[in-house]
Amino acid sequence: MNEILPNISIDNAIFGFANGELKILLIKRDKQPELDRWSLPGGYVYYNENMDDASRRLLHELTGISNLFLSRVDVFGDTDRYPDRRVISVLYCALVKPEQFELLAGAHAKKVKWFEVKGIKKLPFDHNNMIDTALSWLRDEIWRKPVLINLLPEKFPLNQMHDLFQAFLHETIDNRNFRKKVISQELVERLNEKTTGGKQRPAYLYRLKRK
Amino acid sequence: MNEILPNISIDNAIFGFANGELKILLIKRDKQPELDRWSLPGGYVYYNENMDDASRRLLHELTGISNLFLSRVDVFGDTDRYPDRRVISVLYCALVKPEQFELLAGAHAKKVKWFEVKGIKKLPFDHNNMIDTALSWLRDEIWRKPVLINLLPEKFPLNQMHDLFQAFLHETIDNRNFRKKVISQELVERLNEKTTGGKQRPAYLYRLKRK
DNA sequence: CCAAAAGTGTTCAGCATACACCCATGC
DNA sequence: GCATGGGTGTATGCTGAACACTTTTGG
Repeated sequence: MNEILPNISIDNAIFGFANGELKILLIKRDKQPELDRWSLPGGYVYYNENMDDASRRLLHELTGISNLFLSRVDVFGDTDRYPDRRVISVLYCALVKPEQFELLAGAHAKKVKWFEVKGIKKLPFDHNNMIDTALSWLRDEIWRKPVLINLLPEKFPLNQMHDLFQAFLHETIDNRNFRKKVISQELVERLNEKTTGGKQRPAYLYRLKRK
Repeated sequence: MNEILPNISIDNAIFGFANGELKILLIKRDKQPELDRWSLPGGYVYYNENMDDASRRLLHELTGISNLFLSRVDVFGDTDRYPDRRVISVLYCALVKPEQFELLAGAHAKKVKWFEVKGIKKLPFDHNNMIDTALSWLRDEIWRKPVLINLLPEKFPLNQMHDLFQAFLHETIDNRNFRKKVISQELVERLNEKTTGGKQRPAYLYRLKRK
């Protein structure tokens, strides 16, 4: 049977990051409640579907985005968080390059669009709270888990990763200490390849470990 | 309406600790599936009931225990974790004195009993995994949250807390460093009272901060 | 040989650990 | 006055932060 579970939902907080700007992906709802309002892309879980799979499927259905590294963040279970009936929601998040995906409003989404995170207005349900929670989770886990994996190519020089960290965390990080830290914590591993075609000294390429 | 949500459950991992022995509270199930097997006390959430309230109510109904400091640990959502139908479960845990409570097998529990954690056999569902998860969560959070609150009286001398930490973590902890740590991290606050009636020097009493 | 980015090592400070003695009371 | 548990301060090592110069390539 492929029914949905009526009391369990998934919400996805997908952050887009480019040129130091942090955006959040919202869809315009095509159904009640909160018809026509912008909200996080989410929905219900199928009976035979794991949470992780549901998160992935819903994101693809609603926005056209697929093949992401998504992380489970938390569960939101207040009795009044959803007006129509009791629904608890599991929150997932990811960090991506906005220009990398062609957005396609799918089933139950009239539109899909990136919004700047600062300046976000009140969203339906507890979605503002979810965005805050996901963002602080990301800033916290960035040193432990490969949450930047969607923002980097498979192989990259360490300085590219360094630039990303600094931009995302809004702070300058000493380059030597950065290298020592990500290597000693085994966030990355060095490959036996170097960049070519650059106009300067070639750099070793690294790869994120999925852990 | 006071129906249950059929696809969301709560499980409680209640650890009993006394004389250096760690026990886990199990009930003997009085219904299918897994009739007559020992498992964690858990059950379903009511439509209008918050997760925290549900955890508390179920624990009381099944075992007679009430008025505990319970913490949410994690969510278990695999499609095959429960045989009859799809159920995701939210895990709560607590640490108590086993002798403090009179165990009363209530609705849906034929018996309630403490079992030594080491030597626990295979339990139904993913309950072994839940016990492991809860235990490492506790050992991790013990320095940050008042998880020992159910094991201590409201006011206690620091050495009593020190003994508890050592026993629970199976390690000796320097007394001076212990005092410095729990005070600087604001886990406890000192009262203007001292023990009386002891046969030695009176000790200052402390209280856990709920944070 | 010059420009541009890559790569590397050492010093310093702050925090957690190790450790031993004096104190207050009851008997 | 002595036995019992209560209470405190200092020296040390380690980890994380600050900091500047040399290396390699392309043009």
